[in-house]
Amino acid sequence: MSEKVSSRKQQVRAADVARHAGVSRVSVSRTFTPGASVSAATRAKVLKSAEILGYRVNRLASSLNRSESGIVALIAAEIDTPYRAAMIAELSDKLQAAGKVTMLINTSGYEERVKDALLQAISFRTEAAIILSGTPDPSLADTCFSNGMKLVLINREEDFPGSLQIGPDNKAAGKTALKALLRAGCQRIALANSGNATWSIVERQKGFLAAAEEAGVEVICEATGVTSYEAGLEIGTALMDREDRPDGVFCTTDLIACGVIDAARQRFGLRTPDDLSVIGFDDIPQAAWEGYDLTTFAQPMDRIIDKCLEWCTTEQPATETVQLPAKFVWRNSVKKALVV
Amino acid sequence: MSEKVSSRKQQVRAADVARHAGVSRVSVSRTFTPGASVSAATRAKVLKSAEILGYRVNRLASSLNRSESGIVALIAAEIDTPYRAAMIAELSDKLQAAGKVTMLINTSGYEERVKDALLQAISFRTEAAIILSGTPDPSLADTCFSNGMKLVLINREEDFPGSLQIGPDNKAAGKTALKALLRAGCQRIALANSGNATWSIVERQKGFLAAAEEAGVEVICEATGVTSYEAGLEIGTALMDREDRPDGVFCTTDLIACGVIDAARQRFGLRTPDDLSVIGFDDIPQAAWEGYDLTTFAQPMDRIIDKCLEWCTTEQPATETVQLPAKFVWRNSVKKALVV
DNA sequence: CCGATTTTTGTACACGGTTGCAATTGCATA
DNA sequence: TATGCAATTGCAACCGTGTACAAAAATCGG
Repeated sequence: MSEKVSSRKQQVRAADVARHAGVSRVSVSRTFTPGASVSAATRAKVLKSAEILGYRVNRLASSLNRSESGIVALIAAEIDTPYRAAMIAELSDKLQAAGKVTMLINTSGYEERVKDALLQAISFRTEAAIILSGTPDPSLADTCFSNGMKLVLINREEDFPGSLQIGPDNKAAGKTALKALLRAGCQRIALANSGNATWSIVERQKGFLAAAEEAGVEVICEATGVTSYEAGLEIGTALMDREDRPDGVFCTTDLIACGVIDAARQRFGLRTPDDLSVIGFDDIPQAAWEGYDLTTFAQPMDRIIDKCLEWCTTEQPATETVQLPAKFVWRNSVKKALVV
Repeated sequence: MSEKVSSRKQQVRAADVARHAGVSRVSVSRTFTPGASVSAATRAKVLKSAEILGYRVNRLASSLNRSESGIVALIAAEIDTPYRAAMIAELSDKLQAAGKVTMLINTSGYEERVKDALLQAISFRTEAAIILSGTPDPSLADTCFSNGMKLVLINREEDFPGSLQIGPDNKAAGKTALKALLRAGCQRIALANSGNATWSIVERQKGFLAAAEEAGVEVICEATGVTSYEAGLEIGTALMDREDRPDGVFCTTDLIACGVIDAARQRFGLRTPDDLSVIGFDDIPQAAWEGYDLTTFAQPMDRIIDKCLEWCTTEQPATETVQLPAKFVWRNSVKKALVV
């Protein structure tokens, strides 16, 4: 009565299968280990019993002495944002194809969470942690390494020896954007940026402004809020309200660009590209929607991910910083260049 | 020379900490086990050494004899779709808050992947699997249960004893949509649906059509493609091209609705709600964008997730089917009802 | 049919941690 | 100071699986 029922969850173990099949437990293990030596007869018996009992190798246990968990941590905030969601979709897909398993750690909210995320990844002996947003405490990186974990920072550059830092060439894209606006004949050029300056969008801004200075062009800068459509609306409204209303805007993000376009169209009756040329960045699905038809930069997502996986599966990868060119995607939010 | 260097990854173990702190390995374990009996002095020594060595409890190992992995699997396809991404963001956030860890399994692509996903979840002794898309083989459910795993199906109804099946009341929403269009004075009513009929959107369709029949209204049905903006464009174009061009459309998905609106606006010069009333479903962020301003149904996401977590953390939950009302979100894609 | 190989199987230990139990220590009380 | 009890500690066993090594069985050549 007072005897407590075992709270241990019932699990099917290799020993159960072995007993049922009349073989040793090791044979069960071998049956499920590729390349191990088992006779066809034994394997068949084991597979049959496993099927009947519903046995699956416990990878938590096997990870123990293999010291390869097969788990990769994806650390990201605002994962419901179009670009981020696409990145996670692609990453998880390719990871899976590579035989890895994705642990998703959401760090939206307080900044401290990036630290917790990494600690969690370490606890689960994740083979690698791919950080899409936020910057970890450098001291934590050592703990990662001392536990044999690899570290990838996407779209941010820090002083992180031992890690792979990869992303698009934001600066170059900023330059290209300015040139495109000039070539379109824009007279008053603006930059729409979000208020929370992450490394990548700051770089885009830097590239844009540097090119402007080089060309001797003044740039109207407007920045508020977090990177979002709503911020774009706000920024667009502010820009269109100006006396010297700009006729060409580079938005550091497609979401912002969509907001700017909508502000111009819905609130001021202005149309792209006739009244206003807009360039974005990320090439989110909405950029291709007919209501926006946004000229933008496509993140070299495939190449970033491929490089990521390759680096993560290298035995002892060296510190590396990689910048891949973003592809300029021409649509119709920028006035066609006049033929000279 | 020919001696192979141990390929075993270096990890910091409890034994290392114990040696460094001059205590037994058990004391280390107890230090990190809430409620275990350790003296303050020992705990302090252990914590200090752990800090220095960068030690973290190996949860793969501790899961073994605790038989609680703390991992929950999220099985979903098309996770870069706005609604799905939002769902995953919320779920992963709340799971984390509940002390659980999210394993994301992407099942985009071939259908068979749902099966593989579940098998993977079982392998990792996931405490629960939350299936957002696709339908698993019922026989697999037994294997899940026999390994002490819980099963949640979101937005799909199958004959799955032992699982929680939860989602919005799609049929009721369909009915509400029809009534709203009628009340707006629509004369020719259409239904825009995707070609790949998942349970939830079929239910919405059923509810809509049933209400139409009840009201004695004919409905133009148009369905193609997968659930996407592009399908919406196509459907919208087909609808607007008709002789009896509809003036009210219920789209089973916001993405489709956005496509329909854009087709009408960009390709036919028609405006919502003046020329066309449109109702969607999901309340994705884009529905609130000023270019769409879409009247739609908000998924009761928070309540779904809360129920999910509650059910998953119950010791022995009973089979349950829950339908929660979707909230009708009024915006401006439906003509205002005439005051009688 | 016999001995030499090769293949298959079983034993024992390891992986990193938790936990029941008994031994030890610390502390307060008589 | 001796005693009793509670708090701490350590030993040993266990979680479920993989693997080196040795033993056993199967295969092969002659």
